[in-house]
Amino acid sequence: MQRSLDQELKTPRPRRGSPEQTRKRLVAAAARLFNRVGYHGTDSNRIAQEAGYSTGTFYKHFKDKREAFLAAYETWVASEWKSVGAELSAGGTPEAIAHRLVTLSIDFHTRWRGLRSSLLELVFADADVRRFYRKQRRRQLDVMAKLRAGIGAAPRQREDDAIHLFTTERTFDAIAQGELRDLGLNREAVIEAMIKKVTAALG
Amino acid sequence: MQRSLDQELKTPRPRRGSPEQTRKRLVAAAARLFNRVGYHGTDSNRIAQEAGYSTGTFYKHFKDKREAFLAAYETWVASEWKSVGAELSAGGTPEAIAHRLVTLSIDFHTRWRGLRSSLLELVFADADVRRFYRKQRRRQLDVMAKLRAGIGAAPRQREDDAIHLFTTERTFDAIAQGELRDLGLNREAVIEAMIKKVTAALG
Amino acid sequence: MQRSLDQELKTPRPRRGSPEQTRKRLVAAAARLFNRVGYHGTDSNRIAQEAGYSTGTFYKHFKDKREAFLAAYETWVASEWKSVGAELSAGGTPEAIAHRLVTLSIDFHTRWRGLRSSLLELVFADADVRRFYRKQRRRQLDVMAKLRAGIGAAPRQREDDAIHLFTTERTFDAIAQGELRDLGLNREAVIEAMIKKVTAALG
Amino acid sequence: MQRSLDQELKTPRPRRGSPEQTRKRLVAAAARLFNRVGYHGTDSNRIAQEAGYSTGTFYKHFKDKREAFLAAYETWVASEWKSVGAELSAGGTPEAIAHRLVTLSIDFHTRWRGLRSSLLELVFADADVRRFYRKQRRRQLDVMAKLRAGIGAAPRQREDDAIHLFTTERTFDAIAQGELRDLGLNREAVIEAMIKKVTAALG
DNA sequence: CATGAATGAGCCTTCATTCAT
DNA sequence: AATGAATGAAGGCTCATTCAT
Repeated sequence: MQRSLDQELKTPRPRRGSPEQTRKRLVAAAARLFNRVGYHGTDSNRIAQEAGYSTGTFYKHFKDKREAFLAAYETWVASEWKSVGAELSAGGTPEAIAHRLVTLSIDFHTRWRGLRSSLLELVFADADVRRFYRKQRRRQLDVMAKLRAGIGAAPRQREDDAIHLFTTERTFDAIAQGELRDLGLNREAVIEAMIKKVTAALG
Repeated sequence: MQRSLDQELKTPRPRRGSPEQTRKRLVAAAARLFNRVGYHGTDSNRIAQEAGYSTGTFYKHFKDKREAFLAAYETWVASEWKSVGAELSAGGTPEAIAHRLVTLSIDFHTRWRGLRSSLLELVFADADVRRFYRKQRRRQLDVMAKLRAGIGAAPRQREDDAIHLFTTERTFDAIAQGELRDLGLNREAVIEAMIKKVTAALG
Repeated sequence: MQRSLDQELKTPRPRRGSPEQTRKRLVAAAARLFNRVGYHGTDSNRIAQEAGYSTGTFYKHFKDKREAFLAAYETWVASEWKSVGAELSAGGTPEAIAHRLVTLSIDFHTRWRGLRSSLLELVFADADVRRFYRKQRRRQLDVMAKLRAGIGAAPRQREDDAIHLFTTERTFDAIAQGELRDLGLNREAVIEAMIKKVTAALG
Repeated sequence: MQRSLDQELKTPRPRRGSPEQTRKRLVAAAARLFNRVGYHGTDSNRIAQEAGYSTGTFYKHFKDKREAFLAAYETWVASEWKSVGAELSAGGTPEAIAHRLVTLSIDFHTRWRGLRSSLLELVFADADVRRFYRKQRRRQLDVMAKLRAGIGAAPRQREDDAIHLFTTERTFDAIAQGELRDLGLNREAVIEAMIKKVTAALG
């Protein structure tokens, strides 16, 4: 999973590798930093350094900081889709699948909570980020529609799916950001409720 | 200068006003700008200017930009609570109340969608903002608990209330940010669903 | 608010006194602050506040911050001269007088070490301060010349007197600033040496 | 002399130079400005400009203005020590050495009188500057002790050495600042006296 | 005499980005 | 492909000073 994102791309002295490797390392470093200190808290020079490259190299691969953020976001999204796809096709009862999906999502939201915080601001401030964000949502809705069609479930409204997605996304964020803990709420109960919702959504 | 041009269209020049009036104007200008261009897109000098004051006046009233954001956020929250309180006590059927509350909330989320975007990032990045944000959530949960207790409704879990709040908040944000529109979803249907949810939550 | 609490303990609420009283209080507050945090570390508004007056009052009594410094410096110098004069005319053996003078000077230098530090920089940067500083030196030299003439001592050179003054002034500063302590030197031995020098200078 | 410090680093515009050269140039410019208009009269952007660089470059080399001052001070001190060392080992009668040392010191104090004025204030206000200043003094005392030990002179007290240093330092400052001139004192006589003192201190 | 709100020039510092090597 | 020195616009904040009341 994200292991591959983080670990293998750390900083074992690059110095002249393929452009793809370099870019990957930069994106990984960017993701790490954006996630840790937020988009505005991240210094683009620092990204290069963290990846083991020099300032200039960063700008050889990205037009600007925004583009690096977008790339980091894309990578993260891709790995999430991949994981979700794997869980969906791994089979099992709807409850089992739902359980795995919820666990997976909470993991992602937690691991990337910093990036997500920045994301939500950039969705407002930056058209490109917004466009990409919308694209993911559309994709999610499509997958949900297809899933239910596959099972021959009642043709639920796309609107309901959207609300479902809003609910889970926001709840997972709350869990990831420690909001439940801060409010003294029972994390397990909330997760249980989410699993039920996802189970229902699956069929 | 351009000053006179800009100012001409503004509110009546201050000039040796009361600190409260000045602060109010500054907070209002801050809220306006934070909402329009986000926290990071706003510069403190501009806030002062927008309020009709000079740089220094801003810092007479706020320790730093962060504090001005917090003040703007507080003001907004207070006005929302006031409105919500008014709707709740205005009476009517649960459906009618729910309808008004949803309309009201969407209005607030729309009007302050920029501020909200910055807020969510600052909740991650700034402990004070986070604290205040949590406080509001706690207050919301308390009100919900009391509401249902008053009607003698089933003692729903605080966790369910939280999920309800996450759902509505996130959905209203989506509406405010134009996410439904961008995805070709039916805004009215979603609103209808929200009203149902709120109605249920009220009793 | 807590302001009044703080203020209550400050200077005893002047509010319309004679201009002389007001000025005196301002000068005293200025001296205190300059001495504590240095000329550049002192905020003119703070001086007024510390004296129990408002910003404007400060500028009613001084053209600018520099002038307040000069006034504080003058006051201090005057009180030092007064004390020195008293010691000189109090009589006793030259050794006794010297001992009292040295003690007195160290006390002054210690009490006003912050002011003195600022002074030495302002003597360089500000012509007025420099002029006043020179005037004091001239006065010191005159007194020394007269003293020795009075006793019929050898007509020592004014240049030697100047060197003597440089020596004692700098040494007292070192003591006041903790330089001896920091260097592990014996304070008493140094003071003893100074007393000898002053005794010699007296006759 | 400082010639090499100042001049050699002047005109030839930089352009992708070595960090050492850049830093040297910046330190030289900083020293020049601090010396001319004092620490507080100098703005960091101006230093960069004066050195032929842009604002940012300054902060690549120094954490803040304070650090640049410290660097300038260190450079100056180092060059003074070097010169003093050269004079001491150049040989000659004690009188000759003393004469050269005094001339040298007056030259240094004159050339750097502005820096010295700021220094004395910063020694009070800034712990780092104070620490460095103390270190120099300790070094001076050590050298003096060693000198006399080498000649087998009477084991004079370290305290006496300190007083000697205070005297010469302050007197050279007075000469550098034009105090003698302003007071109508005979500069040559004072210098003569200093030479005698230094001669005595040397053996 | 006194107030204190308001001013605004100016300083320090950061950081995204460029470009010569 | 990579480097890293250099850039400089921009922005946060301070503080001496003014002036309307």
